[in-house]
Amino acid sequence: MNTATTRGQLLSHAKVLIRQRGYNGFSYRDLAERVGVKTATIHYHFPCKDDLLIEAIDDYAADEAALMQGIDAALPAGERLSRYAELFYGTPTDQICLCGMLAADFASLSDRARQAVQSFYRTHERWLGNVVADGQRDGSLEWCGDAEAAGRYLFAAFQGTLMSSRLFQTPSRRHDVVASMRIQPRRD
Amino acid sequence: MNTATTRGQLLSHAKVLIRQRGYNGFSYRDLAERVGVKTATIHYHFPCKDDLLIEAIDDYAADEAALMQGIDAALPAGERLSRYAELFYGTPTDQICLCGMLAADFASLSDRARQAVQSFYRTHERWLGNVVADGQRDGSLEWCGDAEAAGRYLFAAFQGTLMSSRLFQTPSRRHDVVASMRIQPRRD
DNA sequence: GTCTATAAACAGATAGAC
DNA sequence: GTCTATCTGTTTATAGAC
Repeated sequence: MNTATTRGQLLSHAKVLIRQRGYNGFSYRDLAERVGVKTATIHYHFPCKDDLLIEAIDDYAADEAALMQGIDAALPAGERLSRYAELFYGTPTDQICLCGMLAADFASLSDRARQAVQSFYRTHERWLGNVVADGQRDGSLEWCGDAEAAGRYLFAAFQGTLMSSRLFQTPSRRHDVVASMRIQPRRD
Repeated sequence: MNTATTRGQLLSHAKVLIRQRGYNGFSYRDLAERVGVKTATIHYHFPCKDDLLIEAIDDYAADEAALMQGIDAALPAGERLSRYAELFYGTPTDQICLCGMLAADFASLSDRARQAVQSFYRTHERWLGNVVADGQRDGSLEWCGDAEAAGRYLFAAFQGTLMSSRLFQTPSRRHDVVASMRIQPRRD
């Protein structure tokens, strides 16, 4: 996404607006004012609101996937989990995860948008599930039970924590997820 | 809340609409059609949308608090936690927690509504924190670390799990929170 | 590509009859 | 209490000039 172009600026601001106010909480007018164009310009680049939404999700998902895949798979699982958590810690205090917000807006979404949000969730759940499985093997994470279920559970906990950290304006709450886990120093 | 009256029906349907679509996702027209009145009737009972919202939150919070306080405090903590989880399991598959939804809609809420949502969160976080503290004492819950933080964390996990269980239309996901905890049979 | 102008539907809200 | 009628502003979206 090139933020130098009008199109890139529209996408960039749209992602922020969705993360702050949700899909039904912002209008083409809001977006146009922030970028400094007229609403007709948005319609030129994104004919309808759903087109804008789909591109925003894909864009966001690609960015987050890149950050996640940037975590060295050779590290002990406990360390990888800590680094994943750090990605959350950087979230602006007035925003939540774009796909966490859209999961709340589920009823208002097109089929395509729903699938994109589900795909985002699955990608992160699977990554976390693999980390837990590795942690069970290398002993760097203490977790009894199904690693796949742990991945789903951990991702839900991250999302819920991001939500309440914004609700109370207390970024420190974001540390609750990792703090609740017993991360062990590597045994080998 | 008396569901026999128009006012009660309005509140009842408003709570469902908020839990399905969020505060910005439904209109007076939507609500009027469901109840079978005209929009002016809603304005008679609830002059502006924020009045309706506040009453919906208070109403919901009172109902949930009653259910929560209905859990016998004499039970072992592990059992109390399981019963709390059962309250979540009964959520209709197209809805999430009203206050979980409004936490997402945070940016669109009045100060009063924000405070009501925060109060709901605090009540449930505190209750869960007390359960964890009791569980540490009676040995029915295995949890190392601060019980208060555990309360915040568990509530966030419940909320996040409710969200993803709706996103994927898989109610079984709601079991992930309790399944992840090591609930021990009472030692005494 | 971006604009002005405009459409058509919808939003929350009010006045006043019954 | 509930209605009809109406107001005022906003919404997404399109047509056509530049």
